[in-house]
Amino acid sequence: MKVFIRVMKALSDPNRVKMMKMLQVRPLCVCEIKETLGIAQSTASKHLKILEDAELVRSFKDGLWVNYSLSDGSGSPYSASMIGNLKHWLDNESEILELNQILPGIDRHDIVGK
Amino acid sequence: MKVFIRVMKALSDPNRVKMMKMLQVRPLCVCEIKETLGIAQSTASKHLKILEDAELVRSFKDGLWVNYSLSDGSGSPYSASMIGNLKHWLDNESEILELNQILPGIDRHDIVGK
DNA sequence: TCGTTATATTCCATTCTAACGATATGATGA
DNA sequence: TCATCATATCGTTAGAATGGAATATAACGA
Repeated sequence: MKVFIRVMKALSDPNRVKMMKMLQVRPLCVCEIKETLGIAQSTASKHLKILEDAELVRSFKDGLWVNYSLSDGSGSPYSASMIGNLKHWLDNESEILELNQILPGIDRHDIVGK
Repeated sequence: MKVFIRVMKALSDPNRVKMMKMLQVRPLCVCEIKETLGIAQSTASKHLKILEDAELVRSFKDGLWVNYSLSDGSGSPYSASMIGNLKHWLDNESEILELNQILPGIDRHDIVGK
């Protein structure tokens, strides 16, 4: 039950759902995610930790950057199912369409400040 | 997005998930649910409203009683999917097994006072 | 109409969540 | 070794969620 609740809670926040949809496009570092969503770096990092604890995303380091990508779903049937469903859910929502417009213009090398 | 979040939030609470699993067995009134879960009547009523707002359950009156049952899923693809998945999820969790033991002995006519 | 019963709603206290800024950690390159 | 950059963690605060007791509402029967 705890595992299921953890997945549901992870997907109960708009910013985290947006992150899942962004990661369907391509793996992203924290700074690209915070930039696209317009949130603080610490906020982005914490959200990603919650998604990772729910086994919805995974991360691997690349030098200074930490790349996040969708999990392969091996963590739990709940995460696997939600990862799969989210691939065809929400695509026509204005908030997601907007992300998909911003995302191509986002590049980690162009991100200025902290 | 709002609809999706509403469904996820509704399923982010253990008591509400337990209610969903109980309603897989049979329709139940509020008093049977509060009795099985050992929670206050107002708490049960409130949780059921949240599930109903997410279109995961529906209710119909039968005299003084209000019977709650699983929704048919026509509300949204998210509720439909989760209702379907929950039918085969969590069955082996101790918390759910326990419910299934208590539930057959619960009868609205035997429930004493508030 | 009045009392009873089941449910919904309100009120309040407590706990959880999300946000940001500030700071700590860890890796890179000079 | 030191400065820098990306990320993680900590501290704090405002708002949301949860729970129960008390009260309001609605339906039934006498």
